[in-house]
Amino acid sequence: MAESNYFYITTPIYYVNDKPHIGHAYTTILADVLARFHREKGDETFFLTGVDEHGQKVQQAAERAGIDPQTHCNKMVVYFKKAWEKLEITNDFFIRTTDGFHEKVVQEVLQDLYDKGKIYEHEYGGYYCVGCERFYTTKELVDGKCPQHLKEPEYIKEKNYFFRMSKYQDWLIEYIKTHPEFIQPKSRKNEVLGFLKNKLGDLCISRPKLRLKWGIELPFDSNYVTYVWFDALLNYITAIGYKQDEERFNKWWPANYHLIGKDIVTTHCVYWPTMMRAIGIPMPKTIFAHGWWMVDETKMSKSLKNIVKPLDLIDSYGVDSVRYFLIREMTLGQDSNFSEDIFIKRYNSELANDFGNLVSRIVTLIRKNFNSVVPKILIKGKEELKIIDNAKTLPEKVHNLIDNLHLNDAVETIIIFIRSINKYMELRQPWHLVKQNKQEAGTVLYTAAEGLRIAALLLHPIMPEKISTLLKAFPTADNQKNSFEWGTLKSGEKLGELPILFPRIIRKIEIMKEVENKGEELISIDDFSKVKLITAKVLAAERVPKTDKLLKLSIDTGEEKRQIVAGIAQYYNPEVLIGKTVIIVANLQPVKIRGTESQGMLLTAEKGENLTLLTTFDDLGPGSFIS
RNA sequence: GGCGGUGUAGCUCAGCUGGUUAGAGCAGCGGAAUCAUAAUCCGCGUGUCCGGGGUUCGAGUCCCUGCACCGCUACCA
Repeated sequence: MAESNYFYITTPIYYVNDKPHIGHAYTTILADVLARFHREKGDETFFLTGVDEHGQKVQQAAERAGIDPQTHCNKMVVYFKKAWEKLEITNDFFIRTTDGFHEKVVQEVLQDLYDKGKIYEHEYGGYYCVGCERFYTTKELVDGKCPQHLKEPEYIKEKNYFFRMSKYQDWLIEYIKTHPEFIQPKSRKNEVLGFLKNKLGDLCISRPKLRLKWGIELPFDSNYVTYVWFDALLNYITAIGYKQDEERFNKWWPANYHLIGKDIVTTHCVYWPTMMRAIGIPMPKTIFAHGWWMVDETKMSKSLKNIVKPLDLIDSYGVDSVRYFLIREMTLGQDSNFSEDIFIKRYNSELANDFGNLVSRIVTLIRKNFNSVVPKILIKGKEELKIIDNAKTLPEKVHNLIDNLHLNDAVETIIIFIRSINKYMELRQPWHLVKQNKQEAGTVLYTAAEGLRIAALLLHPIMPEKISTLLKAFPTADNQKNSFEWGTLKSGEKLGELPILFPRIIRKIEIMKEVENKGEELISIDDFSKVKLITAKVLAAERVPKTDKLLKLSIDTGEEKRQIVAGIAQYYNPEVLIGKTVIIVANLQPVKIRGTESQGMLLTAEKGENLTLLTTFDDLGPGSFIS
């Protein structure tokens, strides 16, 4: 597929009344990742985001706050700008619908369409419910009342301006059908086509100032402002110079992607295309609607309370890992689940274990054995060639996936390659090899490091901060910092220092938390009697191999011999325990601890760093009951 | 109600135009290893591929039907 040299991508402009939540953050990060990919590929890129500032809700919120709407917007817009800064968003412009140039162009477009008869005025009467701020048809009313508020609506006669949207219905259906990439994913395309099976009406694009003042005034009737969506959608072209700078406009338009959430499909796939058609500009290449993040099985929404604030996530886990998770976890177009649990699993297994740990082992081996100097690659064996081959084809594979918006697959492809380097290390064992054949060990480490560099570079658009840190440590020629060419890593030069990039997230022990939360709880004698405590004699004791804390005890309970694993190796040498009487929980469910079955639990007393085993005052022999 | 979609291992999902013993990651179990963030590597899955019919030499993959869930839209064709 031939790529254009220009890449223009947009997010919706967010309604300024909301505070940024994961929904906004996701779309914006997605756009950012795509924009960065294209920039790094060499495409000239323009990435637009911004806010929608007009409309009823803003007006009302300002009234409540006792300030004018513009001041209110100025205050609110900061939340978005700050959030995007924190999320490392690299938008090229941030549009506000109150920007002077935008308002001016919107008015010009309105005038233009009006002059050409594509906007007409029409007076009609209707039942208007003040609560809903909308008209109802008689059919929609229940017993003559608004079904929402159960109040009788007012009948008002009103003149309004309409955009002849209906005229474009057949054209739009045809266009969507002949341009399969126009609306994606396919399911949304079907949805729109389904919507278009119904007769499309004309779109009311005016609001009388009596009801709404905060908007862009109609140039041909100062008693009205324009409908927010008509105003908002035009941001995609006003921001790149439409009717201001034709050259700039033509450079970027048509857009490659309008990214949207699935909640605004109709406005973007029906209203906007018909508007563009009427205005006489070509259609954007693709309008892509992504799904929702579900939190605990509930839809994320502005009106619900279960909002995971992106800024909170970042504070706990870092921007880059959150960006990684969002891109990695969601199959674009579908809904995905979010929870801290899922996040931690993904983070630990892919970022900490697979990727971060690989970085550590390579860097440490080069530091210890080659004094941090990147070794030379000498004789390439079969295994080396495999890695090199894969490293060479990886960038193209990944770029293709990204061009098709298969971002999660793209990331997975990179991770699979990273895993293959771990396998390669295991196979070639440079930590042994270095003792017998240092040059060969060098070859292995170079191969691993260079493969890692290429993989990391591909992840840069997703995790700009961490990957930059990583890449800075890898010596390359200055003009080749971003090269996917195999061999860019310079032998003979020093590797920089690297911190642990993705420290493993250690989970709090849930049980401990539960106990803390419960506080002091009184139990009955029955509860206590459920625990069968008996004395036992230690017959043998030994350390569990390869552990620091565990002892394996063989004990006599009077009736039988049992094996118990206890975490007391730091307090007792095994020998001293033999022959001692201990107290055990005898009816505990057996568990395997480090592969060794434990059939009970020793009682100990613990204070600070000290620990002592419990025993009996007099010895009654093993198997005595404790109550 | 109409239109569209989904239903595959404990969990999240992949399986293109029908074709060898249905796959991946995570979790779990066993082992190897110790360069590394107790990370890594190897091995281990008898799953009614939602149910029921059918087409076919052959169906998770096509057709019909039933059920469950989701999305859009709506009581109008």
